[in-house]
Amino acid sequence: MASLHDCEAKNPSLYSRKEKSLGVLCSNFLRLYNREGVESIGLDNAANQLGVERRRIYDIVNILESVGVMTRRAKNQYTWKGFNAIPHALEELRKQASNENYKVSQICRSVTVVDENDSRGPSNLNNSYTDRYTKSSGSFKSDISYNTSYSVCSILHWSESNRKEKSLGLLTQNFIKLFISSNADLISLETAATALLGDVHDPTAMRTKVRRLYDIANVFSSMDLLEKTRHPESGKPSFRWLGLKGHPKTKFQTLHTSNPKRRDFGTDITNHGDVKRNRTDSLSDWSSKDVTVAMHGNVNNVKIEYDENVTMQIQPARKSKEFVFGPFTPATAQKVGLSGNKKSNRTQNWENLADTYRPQYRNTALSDLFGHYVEAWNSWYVEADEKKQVKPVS
DNA sequence: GCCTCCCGCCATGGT
DNA sequence: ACCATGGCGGGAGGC
Repeated sequence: MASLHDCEAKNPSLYSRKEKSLGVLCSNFLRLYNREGVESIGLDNAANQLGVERRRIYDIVNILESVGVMTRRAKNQYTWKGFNAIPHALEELRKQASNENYKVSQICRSVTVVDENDSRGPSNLNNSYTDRYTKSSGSFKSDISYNTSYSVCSILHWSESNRKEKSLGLLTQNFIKLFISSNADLISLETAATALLGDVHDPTAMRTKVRRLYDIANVFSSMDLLEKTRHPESGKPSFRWLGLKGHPKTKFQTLHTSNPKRRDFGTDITNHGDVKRNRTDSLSDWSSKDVTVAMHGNVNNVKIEYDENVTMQIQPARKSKEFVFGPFTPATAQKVGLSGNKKSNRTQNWENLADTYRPQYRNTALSDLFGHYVEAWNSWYVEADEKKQVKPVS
């Protein structure tokens, strides 16, 4: 990617690392494929649509595959299963963890109550990802120790004697098992890495493991399966497994639209052209904090819900300088100044948005999608206006 | 200065 | 041999 570096060299200020994160890429990936009618995904197509290297697609795909969202069909071809497949995948992981972690669970139980539904018998695993890789490997050791600072009562680790056992997908599954097989509420990546590495005390291996866990955590955070927070005592960054709790049911079958918890940054669905956008390119004064609208839907069936508790994907930044467009960032996005508007004007501005703001997307799928949303927006507004009679927008 | 994690090199494995 | 896959860690952005 010489052009990438050339571009950066010429105009380093245009580079934004955040816009290229795996989490954002995952969100965009889901936006492209997590909708009705999608059955098959070609990796080349995905890379082209998203404007990223194939290598990055592999990262996303491996993680998604490990939780059942997609399955490999052939070289370059994957079958889209969707978020609906996650519960089953998690249940399988839970069973696996339950079996593999039998002794550990017993120890944990003596300390504090863990899941009482542990299945004890041999699980009839039907995990395609595990099957694809090493059904028998990942041999589970169970060194028991305690890490009081992070409430991880067990140190679990899997042997990683060969390449496959070090795969990102298996690491992902083991990472999940770490949460569901222990009673830990918060786990830091360092603790997780230590647990997953077991008796390997190599600082280099540790750093590598933590890097991979960051990758996984970012993807899961973008899917609302994981939540980044800080440990109340140590203040260290830690993660909380949300699993399905993080998902209102509506989110499963729809486009992923918002995640107030995750880092919010550049979310242009493509990265075409390797053009590094200056953060100021995506700066906007849009203030949507009082607009509480949730968009759910897909190209065929766009539905917009009026929901006071869900903020639309066009999020206000935590700080103004961090603000970026939402997931439907148009290629030609211009600054739209709404920040100074009073609440009474805000609704009006939103109403006008679809008409005044007609971006040209670089990719046609997105363009179509935006068209649908504009249409849906108009109908929503009528509906919202009606509701306003009963319950004014606060 | 530490945390975070993008990026792409290159080893491995499949055909 | 060629190509798809993906482990890995250097090093730089971000805070």
